[in-house]
Amino acid sequence: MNNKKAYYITTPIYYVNDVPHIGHAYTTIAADTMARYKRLRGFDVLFTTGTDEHGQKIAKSAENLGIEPIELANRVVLKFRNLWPVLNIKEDDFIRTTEKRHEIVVQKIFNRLYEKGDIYKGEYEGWYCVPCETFWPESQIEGNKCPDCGRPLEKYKEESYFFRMSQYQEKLLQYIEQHPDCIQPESRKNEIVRFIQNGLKDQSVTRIKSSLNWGIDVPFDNQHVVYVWFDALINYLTVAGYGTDDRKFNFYWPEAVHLIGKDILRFHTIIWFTMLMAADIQPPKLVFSHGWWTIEGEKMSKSKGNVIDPYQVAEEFGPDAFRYFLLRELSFGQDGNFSRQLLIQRINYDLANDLGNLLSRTIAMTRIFCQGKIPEIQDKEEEVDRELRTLAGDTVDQVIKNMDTMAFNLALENIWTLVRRTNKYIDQTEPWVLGKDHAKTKRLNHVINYLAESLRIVSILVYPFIPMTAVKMWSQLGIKEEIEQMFIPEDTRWGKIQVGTRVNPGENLFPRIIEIKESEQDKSAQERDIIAKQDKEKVGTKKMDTISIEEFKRLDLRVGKVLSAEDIPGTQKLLKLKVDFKTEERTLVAGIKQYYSPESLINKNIVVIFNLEPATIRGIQSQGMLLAASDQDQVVLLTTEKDVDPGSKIR
RNA sequence: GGCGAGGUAGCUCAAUGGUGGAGCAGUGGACUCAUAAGCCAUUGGAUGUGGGUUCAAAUCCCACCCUCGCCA
Repeated sequence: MNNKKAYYITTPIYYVNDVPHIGHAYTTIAADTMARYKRLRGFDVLFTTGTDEHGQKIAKSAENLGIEPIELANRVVLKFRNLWPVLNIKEDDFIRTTEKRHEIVVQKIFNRLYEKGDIYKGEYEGWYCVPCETFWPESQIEGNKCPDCGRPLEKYKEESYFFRMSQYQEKLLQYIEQHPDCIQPESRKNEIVRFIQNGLKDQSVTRIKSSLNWGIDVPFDNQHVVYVWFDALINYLTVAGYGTDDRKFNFYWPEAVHLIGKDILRFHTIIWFTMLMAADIQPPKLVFSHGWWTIEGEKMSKSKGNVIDPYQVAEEFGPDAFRYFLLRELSFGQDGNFSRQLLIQRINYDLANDLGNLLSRTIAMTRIFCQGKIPEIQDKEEEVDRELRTLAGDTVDQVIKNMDTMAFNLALENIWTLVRRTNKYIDQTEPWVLGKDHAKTKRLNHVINYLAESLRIVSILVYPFIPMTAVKMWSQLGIKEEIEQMFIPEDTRWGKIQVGTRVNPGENLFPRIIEIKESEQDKSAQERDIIAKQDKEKVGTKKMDTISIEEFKRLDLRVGKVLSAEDIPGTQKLLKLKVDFKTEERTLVAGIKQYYSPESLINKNIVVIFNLEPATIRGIQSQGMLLAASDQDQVVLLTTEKDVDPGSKIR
């Protein structure tokens, strides 16, 4: 390989009976963030995810659809696979349990345990719901009733191979005791330990083909297929190169970290650890179980219809905002609540106000006061400068400390302390005052340099969390290097910004999100009535309605240049205009025929409501409305006082 | 029923036995580089209830109430 240290991180492989939801997105975003972070720390990272495609539910769903199970899997797998790029997730490998490479490894492990005597043939007793055609394990049923339909269950017996898990009870307890950090969070580990102490039973690991044939064949008995967990868990070995690439496997496997949801912790510790022990493979270094998301305070469920579609969130708010929210909102391991309001608050306060605006004002001041170039430092550091520089150093230390324990939220908090401190630094140093006094140019240069430097460091630190944004920041700062080639802490040391490079003013990183009804929804109908009544009493009925700045900002007003104008025959007032907005050309219908001739309008700048709902007038779609002032006698077009570029925004 | 975690500002959460903090929300202010953003100041608390240990308890102990998790 190389002389880098290894890091191997996995998500569970997702069952293709379901489409991706927020839970899948969360685990995978967390894993991606960790992978990116470890790369910045100089690790050689293997980050894998994939899909679990065998088993009864898939077979049944496929049957209901009248297709082969593999066809169903092929369909659903795309919904996962295609989601990851949308969320800025870049896995190194994507494994499907239906791949040949996986089948080989599963059979190899199965053989190995069988030869060792850890797998034996026996008889499985369980329960069967005839109407549902479903087998239920003892652990899932209560009082002989089908968990699905509630009808009585029938007892059934079936030949099955068993894994001698009971033999490993003491060995497993001992292992966990000797590796106290291998299961986190701690409270989850304690639950697992208690569970093991209560006794382990041998585990059925195959199904007879007459009841289920959608699975990997037992290598020496073609009447049986390997059952769910035995199959699925082994994916972590397959992708790491077990049995096919020993160098790769020996390099990555000792550093394996499994990120999982709390619902599958037992499988990932008890069954998985003992399976590995039986196969003489070291258990993974860490299994980290994270919490679940509620949706607007309620448990997520299909029947409630409150399932969050990650594609939709990414589409509406952007992948980085989604990533930031999920990782910032709660401590990894605890449950959290996803709500639209909270998401918007995070976007507005943290991403737009603090970070986006900081970059925006820094770039603007570099442009205005320093000819758009990162200035040189020419004078001594003052106390405020030292504070900022010191905090940046401390922030890097804190982020490292917190990321190493998967405390994503704390790491983000650390970074935002620096972001806020940098905003404060601007107010303390007042560059706009320095800019008015030529004697203070050196000081001004120092301040602008420090601002850019702080943002450079922030960019690297936020990169694992919001990679696309970090790249944008990097580009606006005019930095030429590739951000993913940076190292923490080497490149986050103060003073590495290159002097003289030109900044590239760009779009706002995160536009503020304004939802008009937001504040209204908080108030009950009754409260609203009272407020409305009070408003009326206060100002009487003649009151002119006021709107908030937010409401005004919903208007997208732009300057357009009239390219052509023509009469719409048979109308008294209407002209049809073609207007240039730089990004596009639009057709407008305007009621100004009585006051302006078509020729007189050409090349005029006009003011247009750009985001007005289009309306069809006389069969012509009008995409916007031009503004004009009117008194009793005339209608006068609004235009610009000087010529400006078409498409310029008006605020 | 057993075991465990927790209950702190309006909300989300911090606080080695030593003057209870942060973010958001609220209120007031100065400023203009910036996305009406940012900055400064400030209101707000029987730390679930009752008892105990201690010079001193959010923190340790006991009981009770409530919430959540794992198990049965």
